[in-house]
Amino acid sequence: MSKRLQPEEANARDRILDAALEVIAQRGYSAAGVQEIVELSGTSKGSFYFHYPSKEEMVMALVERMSDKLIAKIEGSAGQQPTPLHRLAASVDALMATFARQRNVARVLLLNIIGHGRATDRKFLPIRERFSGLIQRQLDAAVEAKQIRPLDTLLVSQMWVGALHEVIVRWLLTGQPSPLTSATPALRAILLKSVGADPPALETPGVSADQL
Amino acid sequence: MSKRLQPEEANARDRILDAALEVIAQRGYSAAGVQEIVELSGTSKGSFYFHYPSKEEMVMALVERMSDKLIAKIEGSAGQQPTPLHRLAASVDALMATFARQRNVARVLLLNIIGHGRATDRKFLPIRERFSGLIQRQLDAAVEAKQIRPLDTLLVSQMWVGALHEVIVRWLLTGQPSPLTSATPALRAILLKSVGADPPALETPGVSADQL
Amino acid sequence: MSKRLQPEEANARDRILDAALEVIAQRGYSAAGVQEIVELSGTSKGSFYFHYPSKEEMVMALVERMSDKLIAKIEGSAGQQPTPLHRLAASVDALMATFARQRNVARVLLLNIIGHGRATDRKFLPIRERFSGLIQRQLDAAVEAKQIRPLDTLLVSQMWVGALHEVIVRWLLTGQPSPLTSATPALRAILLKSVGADPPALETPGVSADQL
Amino acid sequence: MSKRLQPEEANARDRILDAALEVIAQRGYSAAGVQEIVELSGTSKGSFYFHYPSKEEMVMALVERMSDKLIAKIEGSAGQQPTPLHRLAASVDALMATFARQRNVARVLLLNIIGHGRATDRKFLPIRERFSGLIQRQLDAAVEAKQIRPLDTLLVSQMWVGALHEVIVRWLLTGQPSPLTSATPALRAILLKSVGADPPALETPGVSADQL
DNA sequence: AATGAATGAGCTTTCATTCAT
DNA sequence: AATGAATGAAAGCTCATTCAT
Repeated sequence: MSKRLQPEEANARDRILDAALEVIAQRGYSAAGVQEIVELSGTSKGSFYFHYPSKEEMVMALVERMSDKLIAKIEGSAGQQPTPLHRLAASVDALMATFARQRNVARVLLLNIIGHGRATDRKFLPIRERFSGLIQRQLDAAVEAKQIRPLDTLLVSQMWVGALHEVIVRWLLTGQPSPLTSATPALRAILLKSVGADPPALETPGVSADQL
Repeated sequence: MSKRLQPEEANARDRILDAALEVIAQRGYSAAGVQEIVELSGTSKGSFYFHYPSKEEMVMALVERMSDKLIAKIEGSAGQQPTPLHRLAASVDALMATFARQRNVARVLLLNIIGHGRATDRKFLPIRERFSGLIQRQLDAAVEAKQIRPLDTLLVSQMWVGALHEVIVRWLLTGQPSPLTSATPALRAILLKSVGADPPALETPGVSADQL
Repeated sequence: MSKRLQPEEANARDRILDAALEVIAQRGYSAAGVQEIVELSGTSKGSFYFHYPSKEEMVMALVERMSDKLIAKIEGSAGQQPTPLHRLAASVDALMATFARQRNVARVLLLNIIGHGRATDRKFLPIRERFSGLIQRQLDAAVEAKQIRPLDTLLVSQMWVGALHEVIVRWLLTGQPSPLTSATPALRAILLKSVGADPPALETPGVSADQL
Repeated sequence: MSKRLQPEEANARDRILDAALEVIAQRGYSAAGVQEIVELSGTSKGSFYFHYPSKEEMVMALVERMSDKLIAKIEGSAGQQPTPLHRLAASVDALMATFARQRNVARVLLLNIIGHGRATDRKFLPIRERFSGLIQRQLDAAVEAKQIRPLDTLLVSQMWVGALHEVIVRWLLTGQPSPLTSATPALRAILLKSVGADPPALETPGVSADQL
């Protein structure tokens, strides 16, 4: 009854995105050739351009698919938490855990889809904003719940995203820390401290910090 | 005695780097053609390949030139400060101020030289590390001077660099905040708070926070 | 009893030809894609290749359909005339009038189906010859009826077709003369003069030149 | 001292045009691939696009080169004639003679550069107009010199060009008449007759009709 | 030191045609 | 009869790099 099919059984649209993820992660956006993508996907150039109007549009679709899944995972994880601050901590943890499990997704989302000209960069800006927007809303809620003092949540959300981004990129490039998630507790503590939230304040009966 | 020459008087090596900075900032690394660079520089393809063995090596030289200048500016600014914590604050301020004044440098250094394949990315890793290394040494000094409590300075330095990176990238893409430096005081305060340093602790006679 | 159907009611074979006429008139033979033709026709690629073995054969069918209708119109118009010379004049008039009314037909027949390689050009030669053959037979009849002196009717028929062709092509490309048919009397007079037939010689009781 | 070089010695720009003439004559405009042209020319794709910005621009250059030479030949031949009517006759003769000698030029100029979409067709319109304009000016001069009665010289010049065009195209496709120039005297006579000029009126001492 | 014409592998994209349904 | 996803050869074009001058 499983919906998880063997690659050969999945439809061409998805097989192409799967292959593109792999190839772009290895070679980067520009150097990822349509030829290599269709070879890996077991389809053909004709099929590629039947399903996507251009390489660029196909990458947009790939990035959106990845973002959707990642956002869903984060929101799913945060949704089970009792307070805004717990939700922030859970979001950080979920993001780290997800990227740690999916190096290629991290590679493409954090490393390979920027720096390809002003126009392309601006196209991906909304995706950046989805993540920082999610953090910002949680920060706003924490302020409203008086868990933290009022502050520039737009700026802070960008800083958090940037801090997470950099730590993960270093891991991608150097393999350190190993595993990536070993850095999560310290990272989470520093981020919370930056908004004046003492990590102990998070403790609630039945939810230890490690579980976040 | 001025070192600032008219473009036509500067030597070919530098004119090529100047032109490359401009072109890469506009088009991105991959789309920046050697043809356009040599046209803007007033030299020729032959000259380009006489001075640099490849486009990639030339970009390395450009990035190194930019990094050297930026590091020098930061260290120069930090060197005048009395304590490690003052030096950290001054470093952040100098970095923000310098990128705010040189959009193209920010664009290339932060946006356009990553994501072009595993090999290329690893080549630029040392440059990333120069910046976080600088911050880390200042953090270590602050710990040693007991201005802040012991913490994982490697991780924190990466987080700081990432936070700065993201704020500046957003500014490059959206123009907000305007001017970029208007965000500096809040940014500096949040970063210091993340390591448990109260901004008031920085105040010293003759050096107001605004001057940092 | 009407034979004129709504496009959706006509059969697929004809709907494809109708669409092809439109698309080839706009884009030219080579640039007219099968995809666009089937989209406009409301059919499908499969249907296209069920009814026609190839794009080329389908264009042949289109050209033949158009030629048949045009020849029929010309012969119908000429058939009502009393003498060979009248029939020649009527043929010229009918041809001009028909193309004036059907720009797309003129475009495809005169402009878009030649110049696509030796083989293709030769395929369309018989269609060219249908028109000049029709003129030639009328010229031969005029010679036999002693309305004009003996001459190289093969050559003259080609020249007439070429002259008409060029005038119509110019009109297609420039819109001049406007309307096309405003040139018909002068054109007819010059053609007749070229074979030594004074236009006044055409006058017969009950048939004024204007009616031709 | 000859300027005529072996193909290998000529410069790349011209070698490309020479090869393009050959390939387009065989295959037609659309089917003539840049690959085949550069192979025949002994150059490379890079060289092709170094010298011409696109295939279309290169064909424009080819057509202009051919037109220039043809117009020069016609005007040179006509310039030696005593009267406008003689110049008209000489122009017709020169055009027929030139195309008879250069089948490929005829093929490309008369057969292969039209019918490739509205935009392209309009681009070549000025070239059509160079030839009919030349004829029209000679007809105007003949009217002014009272060698022929006033008439619509614009229309007549188009008709002449069309008549010549068609005769030559038929020869290209069928090989008839053989040689092409065997049709010249009759053709010339019919054209002159179409404007009311008796061929005998052309006779001048020392210039027989055959020499025209 | 410098020039710029030349190279050719590689790029993204198109398109007539096929075929399982 | 009809569908439309799939194919893959070929298209026009780009570009880092080379080299005779």
